[in-house]
Amino acid sequence: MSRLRGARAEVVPESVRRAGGVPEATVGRLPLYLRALTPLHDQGITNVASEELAALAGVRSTQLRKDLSHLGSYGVRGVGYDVDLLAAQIAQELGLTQEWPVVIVGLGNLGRALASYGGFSGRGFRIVALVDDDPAVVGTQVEGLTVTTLADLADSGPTVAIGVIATPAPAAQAVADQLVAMGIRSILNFAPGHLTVPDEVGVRSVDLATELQILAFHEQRRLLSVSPEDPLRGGRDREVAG
Amino acid sequence: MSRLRGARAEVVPESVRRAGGVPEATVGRLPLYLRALTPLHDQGITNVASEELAALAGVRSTQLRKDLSHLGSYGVRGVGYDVDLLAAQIAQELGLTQEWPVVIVGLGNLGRALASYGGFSGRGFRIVALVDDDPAVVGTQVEGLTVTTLADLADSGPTVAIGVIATPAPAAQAVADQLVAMGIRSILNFAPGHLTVPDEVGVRSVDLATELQILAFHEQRRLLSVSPEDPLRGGRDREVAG
DNA sequence: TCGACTTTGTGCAAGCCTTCACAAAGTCAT
DNA sequence: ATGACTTTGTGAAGGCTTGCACAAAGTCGA
Repeated sequence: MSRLRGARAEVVPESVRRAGGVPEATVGRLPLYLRALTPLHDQGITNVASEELAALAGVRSTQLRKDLSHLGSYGVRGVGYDVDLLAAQIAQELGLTQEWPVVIVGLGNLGRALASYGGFSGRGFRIVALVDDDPAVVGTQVEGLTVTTLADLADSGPTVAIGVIATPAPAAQAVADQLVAMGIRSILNFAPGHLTVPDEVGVRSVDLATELQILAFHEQRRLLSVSPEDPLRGGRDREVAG
Repeated sequence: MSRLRGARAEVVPESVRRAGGVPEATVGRLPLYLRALTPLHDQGITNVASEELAALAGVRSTQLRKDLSHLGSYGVRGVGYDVDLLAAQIAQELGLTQEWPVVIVGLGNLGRALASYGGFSGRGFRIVALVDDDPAVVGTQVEGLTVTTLADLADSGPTVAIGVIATPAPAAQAVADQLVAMGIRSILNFAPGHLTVPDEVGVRSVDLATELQILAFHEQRRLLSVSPEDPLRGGRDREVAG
């Protein structure tokens, strides 16, 4: 719009070429950057260099810069990035300028822990409904909200954009189906197992056992390469560098 | 070993060429396959084709076969995979033939939820210690274990291979440092923020806000491409395919 | 035994992601 | 103003991951 300048044939910059905009791998890191920026803002720091911010986020500075370049040019060469401006740009890209209404389904230990987790508000999300199918739980107050059934939520509850599934594994698929039928198209699943949903629905799954098993693989690999015969030895009596 | 056959110059198969063995992306999916195999085993099903197992795990069959090929040749052409044998091979690759001792640090809502989560035992992990720094909590019984301090654990506790951090964010780095000093080299971190650890320590981080923000990005993208003016409209009154 | 059929295992090509190297564009002291 | 210095933004190279196409290797009925 205000960009055409000179008649020279100009190559379309990489930041614009990609149809959907931002590569998936970058999207996965934007929240890390935002998280790293918040404490800087709170400390009153107004400017940060890519090298420094990258260290805080746990990535390399070139990767940070490449990622940010997909959002546009918000840095100043020789200076760095304006903390507040950059945070605002990332928040906008992630769609956090509004608050997304969230429902948590399944109020076992995990569901309750999520309900009382403080990291929602102020980060772009608000829990607006809690759901369980246990008649002993429905109707009770949890964290200031009255627990309802899924049917009630669909029928007369508030509009919800994101569903969090914290039910036992056997119930997860049925819950997902009902959430989708309600029009919800973003699901965060804490139940182990794969959810089948229509293409237009986004699902992210977090499974404790999976994470531990990936850790175990690397742990075993490390131990096998040293002392194949007794992989569990070496707790607190092992020498540690660093 | 029993493979040399004929004098023809033979290309080293891909499954052997890679030094460390299994590619990282494959390691991340092996737990999914194992998880999909368990119900089959429980149902008494003894054989499964890659197409079917892939559907259960939520991946493509060619990817499943490529992944499994890194473990060796455990399928039978024209038939499929023996459920029990394959499960055993994956479990061995992931290091799940033994039980890894786990400590949970931080017994807030999340820590307690994790402590009471059933998905540990029988999947290769056992919680052997619970740690908190609140004097009101230390010494109490939680899930059959007496809560201790980190210092006590290092001093006189059981050997631990994997540490799970479920503390508030400000405490996480200090806890990680102490776990590392104890010799723990695998950490699963639920606190938001990046942990700095020595190279030989493996860290995986799970952050609720990050996951939700990634979902929000895609949700926003979907909504913007349809009705840019009012992104939150369309809950239960939206027409849904599928 | 043979031929039709099924399903695995894998070389290869295409695409995505990361890293490198460096030009571009700013600040700052003089 | 100018030159030294800092730091961003990005083309291009390299590596990793995925998906395709198909040969290899088995089953099964006749």
